Amino acid sequence: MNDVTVLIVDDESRMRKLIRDFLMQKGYSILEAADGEEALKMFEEHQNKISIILLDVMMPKLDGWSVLRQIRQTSKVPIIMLTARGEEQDELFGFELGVDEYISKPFSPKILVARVEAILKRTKGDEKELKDYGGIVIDVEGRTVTVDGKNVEMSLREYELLKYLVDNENIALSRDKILNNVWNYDYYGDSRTIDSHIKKIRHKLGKKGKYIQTMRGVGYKFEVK
Amino acid sequence: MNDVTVLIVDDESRMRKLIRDFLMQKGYSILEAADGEEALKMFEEHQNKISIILLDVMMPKLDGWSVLRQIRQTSKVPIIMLTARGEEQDELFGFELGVDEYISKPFSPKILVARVEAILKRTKGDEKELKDYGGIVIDVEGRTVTVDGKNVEMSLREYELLKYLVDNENIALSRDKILNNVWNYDYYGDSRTIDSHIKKIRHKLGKKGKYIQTMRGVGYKFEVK
DNA sequence: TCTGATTATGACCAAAATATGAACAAAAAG
DNA sequence: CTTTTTGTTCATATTTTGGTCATAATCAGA
Repeated sequence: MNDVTVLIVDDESRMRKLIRDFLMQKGYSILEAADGEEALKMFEEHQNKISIILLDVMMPKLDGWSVLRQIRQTSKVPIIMLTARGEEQDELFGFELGVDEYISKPFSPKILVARVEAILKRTKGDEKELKDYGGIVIDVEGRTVTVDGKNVEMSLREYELLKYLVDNENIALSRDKILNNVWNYDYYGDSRTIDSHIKKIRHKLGKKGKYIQTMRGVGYKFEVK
Repeated sequence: MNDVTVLIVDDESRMRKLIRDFLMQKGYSILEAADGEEALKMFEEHQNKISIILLDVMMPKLDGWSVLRQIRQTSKVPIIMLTARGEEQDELFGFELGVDEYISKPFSPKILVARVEAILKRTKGDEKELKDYGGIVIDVEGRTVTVDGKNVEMSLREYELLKYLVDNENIALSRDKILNNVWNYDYYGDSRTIDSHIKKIRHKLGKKGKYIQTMRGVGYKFEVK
């Protein structure tokens, strides 16, 4: 429930303002982009905190479909497309690409808010309070980790790194990806920093530290086995 | 994973038939109910196999909203409401109650199918992408290889070389091509290097190592046979 | 069958990547 | 301001690897 960020992508500043005002009133944080390119840049930078994207279809430089496609290559973030009164053609096109919802302009702000909330509820719904990875239990809300029932203290970085790994269970993550997602995208530190944290986490996880596998030449992977 | 059952609730048999025909054509199983009461009965009986519900709003006996409310007390099954061209009032009302989607009558069957599939995709957990080459299974995300179900450890080069070979299944690859694609362009090493890695891979693949064929004077080819 | 060319194989080692411990710096807490 | 915790860097140890080389096996053509 806390701090939901919405990325609004529309070339008309009037439209952005309208949406922004309503959503801010509802307590959401807002990011804005005025065209497709900006949107992609925005998304890369703030990927971790963006909960949902409102995406206009008609834009200069890079249209909504292109943006959608690009984002879908790496992310499943909910996306609502803002369209002129829809042609069926477009809708079909979009659903295949992974559009979550359509809203036709002009729309009432209430509808907008309702749909945003419905989608957020839906997406949030399927992540339970507690996630159990073979005995490593993470309470996302409480930001706590227990291993075989025993509480384990994790520092901020350790928690975030572990979280990132388990969120991508069974997926080999490159060092780059890890840096970009757990650290700031512009972090230029020592490449041994990750190792160092991995070491600490493994140690804290005890036996289950081996769930974090090193993928030589690539990075790390979390896998329960 | 397959065998998705859709419950269609509408009092007009003509409408049910229309929807049924389209969805069956797409391979879905269908259950039908002609009014709200029947719908609830149906749902109770078949709750475990129903993946999604298409629910008409206007019905005799018990209308769609009532059905929705009742079902939501015990279940989160995705529900698409079928409405007459919508008044905003209704939509808002429904989102609060947990409607996943609206479709306004009249609608095209294509839109219907697209939305059903979109929702199912969303609810269903993502299955990972596995490629199977005659018992050699490659999980690209996890960067793992299994042979006849048994995990096989591959080093970076081995994995990349194997991947390159299977990506070009049935195509004879020259040593040059292999070097340029798996190694860096400017690699000027021993020409025996490839052989050496091929050997290791074949060994790790066991019997199935013979899928990697030697093309004398040319290079290698991966072929399942 | 013989022969030169090509590929397979096993052993070896240097280079590369990672693990680790300790020291240091920076931030947060008191 | 001092203490404590956290994050990063660095030097060193350890592990894995990729590549080389020598030798054996295989192949294709004469």
